[in-house]
Amino acid sequence: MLFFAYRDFTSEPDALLAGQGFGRAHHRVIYFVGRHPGMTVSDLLTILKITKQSLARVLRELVDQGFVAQAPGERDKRQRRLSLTAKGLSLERALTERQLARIERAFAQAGTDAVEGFKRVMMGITDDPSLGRRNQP
Amino acid sequence: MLFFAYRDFTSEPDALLAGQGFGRAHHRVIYFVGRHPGMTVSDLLTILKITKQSLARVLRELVDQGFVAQAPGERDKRQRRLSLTAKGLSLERALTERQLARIERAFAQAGTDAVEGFKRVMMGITDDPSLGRRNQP
DNA sequence: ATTTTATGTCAGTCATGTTGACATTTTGCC
DNA sequence: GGCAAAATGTCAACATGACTGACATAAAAT
Repeated sequence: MLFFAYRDFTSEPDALLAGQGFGRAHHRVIYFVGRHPGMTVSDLLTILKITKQSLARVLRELVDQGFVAQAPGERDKRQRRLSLTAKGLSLERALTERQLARIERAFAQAGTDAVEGFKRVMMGITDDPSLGRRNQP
Repeated sequence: MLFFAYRDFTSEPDALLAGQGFGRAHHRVIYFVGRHPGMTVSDLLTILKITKQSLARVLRELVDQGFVAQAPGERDKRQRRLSLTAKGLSLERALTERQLARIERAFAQAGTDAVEGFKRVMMGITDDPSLGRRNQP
């Protein structure tokens, strides 16, 4: 079930991104940066659990093409605080829109109690759910 | 949540498979062939939604190394009816064991009603859930 | 002053997907 | 009986997104 749900959940954004020359990895970055504006590169690495070399490639493309903005941290100037540009935000909305529609449809069909149960189980499956709802620093 | 759950759900088997020189794609084949013994190549293609060239590579490795057996169909001799060998079954159990433990833990924590809700929502997210519980022909 | 941290970069590799083209065997239909 | 369609295979080239390993730089912390 997880395989099917995940496969179909990602298929629409994947198709949309392919047109832009982007892939699923770009979507993840856009999504999480959109959710947590001001996050640093290492925050992103912790969430995605990939290597910095892998992240660097997609992040560079997103920054070069003006989807993601970066600014040095105020207290710590080594950090790159990441955020979406207007262009990035617009893409984020286009991508999330499809997925949101899918989730809302599923939630509506299943009912409120089902949604509550769904969330509880999903949290239980995840190793450390606290990493999922990470604090903005 | 789907991203985190899927990532963690696959991480343990991935690690186990890496030792054998296999990957997640091999796991999928082993899983579905184990669930539906006697399925054909095109059944598998329909479920996985990948190209036959992609499937051919992993399937060949699994057959060559004696994890998957194949036999011509009785009525239709063009078909390859796939099944797990003893070796394949043993690997399948080792892989599924970890995932089952994870799911059982999550289910136990969340409670019976939550599980019911979880399943309803997951079905709603999937495009065509009927493809998920495919009939043995 | 030195170490640690946050980040970047180059280079090579691997797993898994893709497209396109063509071959073989078997089935099914006219 | 003959021929199209179906089930499957194979070769080749390519893209994406992950990986390891090694080294570099600037800022912070000790």
